[in-house]
Amino acid sequence: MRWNKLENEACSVARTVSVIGDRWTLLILRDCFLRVRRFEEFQARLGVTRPILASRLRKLVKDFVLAKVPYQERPLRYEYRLTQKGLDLYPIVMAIVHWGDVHMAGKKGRPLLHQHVSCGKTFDPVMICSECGEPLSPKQVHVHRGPGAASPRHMPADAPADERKQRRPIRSSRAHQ
Amino acid sequence: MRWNKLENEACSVARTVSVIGDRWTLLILRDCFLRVRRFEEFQARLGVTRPILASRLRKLVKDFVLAKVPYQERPLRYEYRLTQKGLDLYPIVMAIVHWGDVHMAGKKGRPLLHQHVSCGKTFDPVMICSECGEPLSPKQVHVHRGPGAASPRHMPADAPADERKQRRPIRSSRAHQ
DNA sequence: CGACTTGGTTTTTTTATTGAACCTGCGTTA
DNA sequence: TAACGCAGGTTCAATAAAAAAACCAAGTCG
Repeated sequence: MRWNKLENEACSVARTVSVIGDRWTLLILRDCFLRVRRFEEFQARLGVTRPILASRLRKLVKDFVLAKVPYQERPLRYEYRLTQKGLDLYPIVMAIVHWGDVHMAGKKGRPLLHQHVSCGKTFDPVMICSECGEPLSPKQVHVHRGPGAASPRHMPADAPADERKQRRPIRSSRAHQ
Repeated sequence: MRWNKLENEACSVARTVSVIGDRWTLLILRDCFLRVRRFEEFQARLGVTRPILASRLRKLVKDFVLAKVPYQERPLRYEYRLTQKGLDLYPIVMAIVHWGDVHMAGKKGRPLLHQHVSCGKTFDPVMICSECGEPLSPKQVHVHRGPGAASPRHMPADAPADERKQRRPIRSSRAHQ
């Protein structure tokens, strides 16, 4: 499958991945949230090659995640700033940071601490249900077809699990653990 | 920079990206949360080539995100199941889904709806501060060096924005170094 | 004038991905 | 018993993408 077909899939993960699903892009966005804005600064901090950086920034601008705004004239120079669409990626970045803090931190602990200005405390991000406020766990969530789902007969990539065909029963001695 | 160096960076984003920062990997994980578990089923749903699928599954198992468990003997066959470490990726996946729902949905609306079993309602995921419960916004968060930060003189990739050198005011032609 | 800065592009080499075919162990059917 | 099918891969040639290094251009500085 080609990547330009991804954004046409009837799946929000596929569509999002078509925009940010690239290693360098995610690292660029991390730096954006740390107030990095200029080509040379991205390049120095990330250690990415210049052609790749240029191509990723170009794509993020095309997708309206970053905006290229002039910060001086003569010589005319631009910096890259998060748009609202880009700022909305914050939960994704924070979720990634938090998973890394929990599962990938070295013995010395996490590299960064996050302080919530409103309450003053060092915090972790927690994902909750918008309706009842309880923290989310995968087993507490059921998935249903939405209005933008692909047509049912195709068994599309984002069809809910409970509409797919029955799995063969487990016959192993070491089944379900 | 090579990807095997990423996991050694003093940055939780870089470390997480070294595990899941690949387009196919993210789509595989999406399907894992939809209860897909077998090679053939991943392959049919994703349209990924078999060598890539095999290499990604192998890496996810190596990183303890998935576990390869037998579901039958004679012939011995395995399926791939999320470990706890893998289940903990749920907020990342949900954040990705939600951004796609908001910013990439077509006219017909979102492809999938999520129902919270505990409260019964269709919901959106919301990321809040673990300490005060308020929704997070990037401007309400300050970043500080944690115990696992790299040494300060190197100006590491995850040094907090407010410890880096002051940006030069607009209209200057020679930026800081 | 000549050097330097920012923000790139070009070119060559190396690496990763695709697409198609093939392999293995075992069970099933004729 | 042979032939076929299935799940879960591996192998191989062709193609695409990324890395590394050099180059370019507009403009300013000394």
